[in-house]
Amino acid sequence: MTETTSGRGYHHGDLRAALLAAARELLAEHGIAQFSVAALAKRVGVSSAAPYRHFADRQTLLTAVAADAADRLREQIEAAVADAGPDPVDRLATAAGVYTRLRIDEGIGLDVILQPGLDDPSYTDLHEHTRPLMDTLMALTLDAVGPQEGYRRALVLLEDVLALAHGYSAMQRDGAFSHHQYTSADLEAKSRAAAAVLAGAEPDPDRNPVHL
Amino acid sequence: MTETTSGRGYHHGDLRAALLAAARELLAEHGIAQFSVAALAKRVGVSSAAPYRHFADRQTLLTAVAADAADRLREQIEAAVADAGPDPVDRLATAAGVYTRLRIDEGIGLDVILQPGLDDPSYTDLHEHTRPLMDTLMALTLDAVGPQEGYRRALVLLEDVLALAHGYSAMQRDGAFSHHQYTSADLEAKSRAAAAVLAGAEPDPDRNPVHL
DNA sequence: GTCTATACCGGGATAGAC
DNA sequence: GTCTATCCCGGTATAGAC
Repeated sequence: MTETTSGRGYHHGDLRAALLAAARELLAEHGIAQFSVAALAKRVGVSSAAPYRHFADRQTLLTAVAADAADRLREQIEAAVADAGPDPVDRLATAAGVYTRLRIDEGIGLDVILQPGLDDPSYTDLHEHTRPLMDTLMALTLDAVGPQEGYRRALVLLEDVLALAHGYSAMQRDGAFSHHQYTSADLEAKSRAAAAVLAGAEPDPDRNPVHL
Repeated sequence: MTETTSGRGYHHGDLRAALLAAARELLAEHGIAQFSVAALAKRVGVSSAAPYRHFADRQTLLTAVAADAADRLREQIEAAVADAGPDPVDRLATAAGVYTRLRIDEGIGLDVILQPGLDDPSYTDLHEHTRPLMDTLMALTLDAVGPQEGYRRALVLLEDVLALAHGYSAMQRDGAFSHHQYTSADLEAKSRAAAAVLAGAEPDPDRNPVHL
């Protein structure tokens, strides 16, 4: 339980919020694998010890980052979907595009939100942020497959769409497109178009999730 | 230009080859972002200085790893495709599945092969390994789209398929599937099935590559 | 609430012994 | 051809001053 730090301070009114904002920049640039508390402190302009006044340790900080990321991702998807047309395939594809762009521009993705080690029961406050995100994604997917199709087809499709959207952002971060110099908007468009193909295809009755 | 080390030595007949093999294990476990020469040396059972007898520095070693990875990926794809049926969509989908499985099990992927900084002209020996891989993938994709379709559709489809295959492996590595406990064979199947959907769908005449 | 200073660790890389 | 020893750097985390 980190202190809330809503009062005014010396260098910052709210260092905690400043750290979370800077964390998004760091994640966008280097990914969670290279994330360091020291680099975060340097970016905010405080000493390397300062973050430990607000977060017990690195893992606690990353948990707060994950909760923040889940909220932002859900909000941005819901906003974009609200502007999309009524076609349910198009709405799911829009969400895929937003995922790809946000992961590139703000480092916000499932790797941050579902970090290994963050799935155990002790992180219930985090789960209160991740569950609404997953509910939103599942609702969009169920609409896209149509009411006569079941959860099984929706689960498979959601995995496919997320793998695609995650993959486009990962290839950008991994430098696989370095000679193309795609922008995040380019990749959002690619991700969206490909997701529409996946979601629009006729269901294959032989395909089931590997696990229920 | 690293020395070839084909002669017999003290601890190993061929430390260079042993290092490349162990690098695949490390990459499979932790990804290239966490790769360290020291951990590699420890795994092989030599001192942390020993690798520097065979590779000038970390970057040179990773370049050799990349060339090795490109060869293995191409070989495994060609072998799997040879066993696949004649349907060109199925052949491309098979390649996607192999990519996903190899990246999970051996850490071999585009992030290793196309590392940022390895695209400049000085790495011509590496390019002699990457080009045949890309040629193989492009040929499979051109077959899948059919002769009447052009390169543009094939380029888009290949990006989509690679993003999907890369994405499934990335989500596994990033822990996004940790509660499912999928095996690499499970994810190979998912990747293959979804790639078949992408490749089998009717082409959308409005879709072009963002850049030629 | 943030600072400086410090302990400790792991990784990159070099020097020189064997 | 590999070893030990060493240096430098950056990251995690704590202690104590202001």
